[in-house]
Amino acid sequence: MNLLLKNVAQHISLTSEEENHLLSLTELRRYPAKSILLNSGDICTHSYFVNSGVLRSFTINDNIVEHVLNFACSGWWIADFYSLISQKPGSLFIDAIEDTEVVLLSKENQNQLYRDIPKFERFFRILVENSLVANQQRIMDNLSMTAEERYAQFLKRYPNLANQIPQKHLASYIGVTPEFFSKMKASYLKRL
Amino acid sequence: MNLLLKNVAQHISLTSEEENHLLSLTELRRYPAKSILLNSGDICTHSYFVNSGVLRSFTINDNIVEHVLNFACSGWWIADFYSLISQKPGSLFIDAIEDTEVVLLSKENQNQLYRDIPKFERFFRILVENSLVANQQRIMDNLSMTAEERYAQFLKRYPNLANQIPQKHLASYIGVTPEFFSKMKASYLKRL
DNA sequence: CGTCTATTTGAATGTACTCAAAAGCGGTGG
DNA sequence: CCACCGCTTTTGAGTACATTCAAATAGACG
Repeated sequence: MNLLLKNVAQHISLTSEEENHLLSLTELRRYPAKSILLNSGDICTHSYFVNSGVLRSFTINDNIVEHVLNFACSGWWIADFYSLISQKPGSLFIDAIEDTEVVLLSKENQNQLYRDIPKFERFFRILVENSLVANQQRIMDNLSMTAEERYAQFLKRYPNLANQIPQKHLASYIGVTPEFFSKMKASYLKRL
Repeated sequence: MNLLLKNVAQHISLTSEEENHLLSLTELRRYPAKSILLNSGDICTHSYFVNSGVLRSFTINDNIVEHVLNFACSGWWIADFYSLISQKPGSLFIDAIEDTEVVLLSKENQNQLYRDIPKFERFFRILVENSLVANQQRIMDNLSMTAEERYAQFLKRYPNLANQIPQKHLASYIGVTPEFFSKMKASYLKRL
């Protein structure tokens, strides 16, 4: 079954006409590994729903250092929310870590969806609520945990993801340098 | 004018009947400074909208160390979102930093509102979206900035709030110990 | 096979923490 | 109105966690 429809069905129920309408407002696209879906400075015009593969959102600061905000693997949504909402230039890049198949939903079509099928207000509200909770949890983890504890937490929360992404990206998400991550992981594994 | 209605009017427009209906589903309450609105381990049953004063959400870990997730001053909403959404026991405390006047909206009444006035799906979606953007920004700040830069950022973003809250709470929000915050602030101010 | 990037390892450094103690500040009661 | 108490903030010394820079090793891909 279509993964997007399954995702939607978790929170609201649609008639098959409504399902078709949703699909008619989306676009399927494939991105090869390392391709860039969104550039920093651009206005984010779409939400991306991942069918397969892995995406990642991140910024680059002055020193050419990347900072990973989020990963999105199959069944997850990703976007530069700030830019998508405000329609101002954002600071995030989004790229594909692996070959990735994505469902695109443009901002206009999302608004169309709100008008045509008001239930989608609820759907996206719930989606954003869950995302907010996850982000708040991450903030608390950053405040209260050492890098090693955050690493253990990540492994517990996203057991499959750690194998799908280069270690340096995980280091960045956790909030440490790749060098330190390597040492920390070695001493962590030795203690198990 | 009623601050809550003003807040709602920023995102959706209500008839005066709808405004009255909203108000009828809320409750006004005053909390003296240092009183606790929500305890860790409890299920969060209400959202809180601050009319005046300042609230704060935080956790306490094993070592009796507090970690501040959020402040809410007049015109802001606060809750333990995880608990409110899941209706499971949460980990957050919410307390009053000053004497605070709050509008309470229970989860049931919020759901009632969704049924009676579907526009509120949109209102709370927008509210949560903005909150999500702010939280993502905070995560990126934590990943890419030193404590001093985060302090400067806080002063810029919430210029009035820094004077309303004890310094130790600001230290916790920024993510450093009160001792380090004190030293950092001293050296920061000396350099201005 | 060679090149490019990712990961590991090491040494020196810096940022932030812990523990301890002193100084400042606000509220309350005498 | 002042003195005391409790809590917050400051200051200092020693320590730990994490970074930087440099170089070696390992992996991936054409």
